[in-house]
This record gives sequence, structure tokens and C-alpha cells, in this order.
Amino acid sequence: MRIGELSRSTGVTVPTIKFYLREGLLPPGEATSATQAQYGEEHVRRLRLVRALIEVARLPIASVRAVTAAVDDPPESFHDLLGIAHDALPPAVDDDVDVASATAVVDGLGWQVHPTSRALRQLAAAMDALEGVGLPASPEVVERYGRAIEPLAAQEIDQVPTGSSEEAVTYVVSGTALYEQVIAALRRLAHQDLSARRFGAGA
Amino acid sequence: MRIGELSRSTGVTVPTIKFYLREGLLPPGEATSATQAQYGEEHVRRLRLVRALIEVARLPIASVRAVTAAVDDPPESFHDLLGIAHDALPPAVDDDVDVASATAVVDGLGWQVHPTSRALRQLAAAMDALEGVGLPASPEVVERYGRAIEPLAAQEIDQVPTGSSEEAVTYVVSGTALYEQVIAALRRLAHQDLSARRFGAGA
DNA sequence: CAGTATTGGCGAGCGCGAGTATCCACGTCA
DNA sequence: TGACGTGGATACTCGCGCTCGCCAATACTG
Repeated sequence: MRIGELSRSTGVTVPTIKFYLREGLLPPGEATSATQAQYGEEHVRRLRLVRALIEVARLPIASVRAVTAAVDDPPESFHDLLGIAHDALPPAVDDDVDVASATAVVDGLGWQVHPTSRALRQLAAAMDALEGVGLPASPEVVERYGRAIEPLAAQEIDQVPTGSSEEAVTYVVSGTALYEQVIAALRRLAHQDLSARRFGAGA
Repeated sequence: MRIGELSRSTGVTVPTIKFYLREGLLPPGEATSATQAQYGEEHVRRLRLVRALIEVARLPIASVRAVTAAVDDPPESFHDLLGIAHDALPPAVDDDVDVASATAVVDGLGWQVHPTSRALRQLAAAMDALEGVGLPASPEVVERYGRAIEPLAAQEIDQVPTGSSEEAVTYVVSGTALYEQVIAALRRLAHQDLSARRFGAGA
């Protein structure tokens, strides 16, 4: 298929596809002449991945590029792959966050995590912000969250596909980024339900 | 205190504070003369709230404005307040998402939620994106997530402060936005731990 | 009381990210 | 043959979150 059909079958405009090609998010099609190239199913899949990462997971282009690079050239170990996914994912957190509070939580949970991990700084930044706003999150409370989340995370790790590495990359990245949205949405829906039950349905 | 001290005690630059004043995120100080105004502790608190919403929760200015408006003029019921918080929070989701998959999940969980709720569309969008990427999220799996999250959400609703309404608004908004970060970070940390345990620590 | 520093207020400008638009020299197909 | 589609490149736009510059009125400082 040519660019027009690729556009039609994904709903992404031709200029945007051209932009992604330029940005290296999408590999070039197979050139059949100076002004003609063929695209295949893998381009459709890749385009959907890129759109999902940009639209749903809100990744900036640079992070999407890191992810697609990992898809094209998968790292050796699953652990490295997870690291790439985590590094690509927002939010960008300041390097100089004091990680003590977060480390206390992680230690309390008995988790082994890298002390410079971005997720650790993300947790610390959120806990700091909560404290700054007058709602300090105690390590005990945060640990309770951790314990509730652990089985979900375990299930996710268990289900990493062991087939093609592209599949594994897609699973990890999309799973991390998109299930985060799923969890956030579910939490809000649970709030709505509970609020309706306890405080009566408002407008 | 005047703007300079407000700036020093929050770490926000003077031009940025001026910008927030212009944008209505921060109420004006009490004017003592044509070129002088006094700011108080409430400005410090507000500024921290604004910064937390922008930096940690990644809200756009317009959403922060909606939230601070709710703080200044709290809605009647908790349920309305929750609605304002949810509407202010990102992500902006398309109106025309097909909400069937998400509705099935919510029904399966026995939750009562408004059928035009943004969170419902957010869930549907994430599930669609997962399917588009070749990782369909079955209603059963998503329901399992829902059941894991429910107790956390219940605890959060139970702990809404009943004192000042400003406190309640801050709790709801910050709780929704900032604990989302806490949960996301914990999930990633759990992944790291589990991945290290199962696949050995890579770099 | 002179001189310097701050302030509030406001319009304009900037840097970045993510596309859009415009061109152009080809190809393709009716 | 001729209208339309294509690849490739460069330039432009737009929204957002600040950031700068300027001004006149004050406030502190020696």
C-alpha cells in the first residue's frame, strides 16, 4: 500500500505520517521508484503503536522514538527492556529530588529497586508535593498502596509474552503506559461510584 | 509579606508569580498603596497547590484555574466537588469514544457511574488503544484491576476531611491528581522489583 | 533627604513541541 | 494526455507556560 492508503487505514493524515517518517518513528517504506514506496502491515501496526503512545500515554516524540528504537532493536534482557520503557515514559522528574521518603517506603515493602530509578524520584516528588499541599502521605499509607498494587504488577510480569521480541517490547511499553491510564480511570470511576453511594447522586 | 518574600519562601520566581496573578490562579494581595500589596500564608499555600498541580499533576493552567476556583468557592456537595476535580484533570479525551467496552467493565463491577463521565471515556480510550496495539484488555482482566483498586478508593473516600471546605477541595483535587502519580510510581517500582527477582538484575 | 532597590501592572516576546502547509519533480492510471 | 497522488524537503503555524522589559510609584538605606 502507498501512503494514502496507510493514512486511510489508520486515520492518521498524510502530512502527519510524513512527519513521523522524518522523525524516525516510522521506518521508511520500500521504495519502488523515486516517488513511490510500499508500506505493509507492519507500518499499520507501528503507526497504531505510535498514536497510542502519543495520544493515550501522552509520550513526547523523543520518548516515542526511544520506544520504537527498542522495538526495532530489542535489548538483551527483559530487565533492560523494562528500564528503557520506564526511562521513556513521562513524567520527567528533577534529578535533585530527595529520595529518602520514597526509599523508606520501598524498603518497608521489601522491594529491590535501583536507587537512582526515575520511578523512585517520581514517587518522592509526589510525596513531597502532597506534603507541600498539607496532605502528607505517611510511609504506612503509601506502603498500603504498594501492597495493593503488587499482585497486579506480579500478574503483569507473569504475562510478558516470550514469543517475538517485538511483541515483548510492545507489551512492556504499552502495558506500562496504557495500563496506567486504565488504573487511573478505574480509580476515578470507583470514586464516582462510592461518592454516589455515600453522598447521593449530584448533577 | 511582599512579592519578593513570597517568591523566596516558595521558590517560584517573581515574574511567574506575577503571571499567576494575571491568570487568576493566585488571588491578589491586599493592596496597601499603589505599588504595594501584602501576601499571607494563604498565598504560600495556594502557590504550593498551584505548583503541585502544574509540576506534579501536569495540569494545564486552565484546569488549575478551575480547581482554584473550586477552592475559593466550594460546591455544595462532595459529589459535585469530585465532578469538578475529575473534569479539571487530564487527560482530555475525545467525546466520540465508544464507551461500550468500559461500560461493560463498570457494570461487571457493579459500579454506578454517570454514562457520560470523562473517566469512562478515558477507560474506553485506553482499552481501545490496547486493542489497537494488539494487546486487547479483556473485561475480566480490567475488572480484576477494578477490584484491586476499589479498597484503596474506598479508603480515600472515607478519609475526606469534613472540616473546612478548602481542606476538602485540596484533599480531593490533590488526592486525585497526586495519588495517581504515587500509584503509577509504585507500580513501576513493583515491576522493577519483580523483574529483578525473576530475570536477574541487569544494568 | 538623596539615591538606589523593589514593587505592581501590563504588553510583548521567547522557546518548545507537534504538527501543517506549500512546493516541486516525478509516477500512475483512467 | 492530463488530472491526481506521491516522496521529499523547507518553512510556517499554533498553543502553552512562562520570561522580559518597561514604567511610574513607592520603600528602604546611608
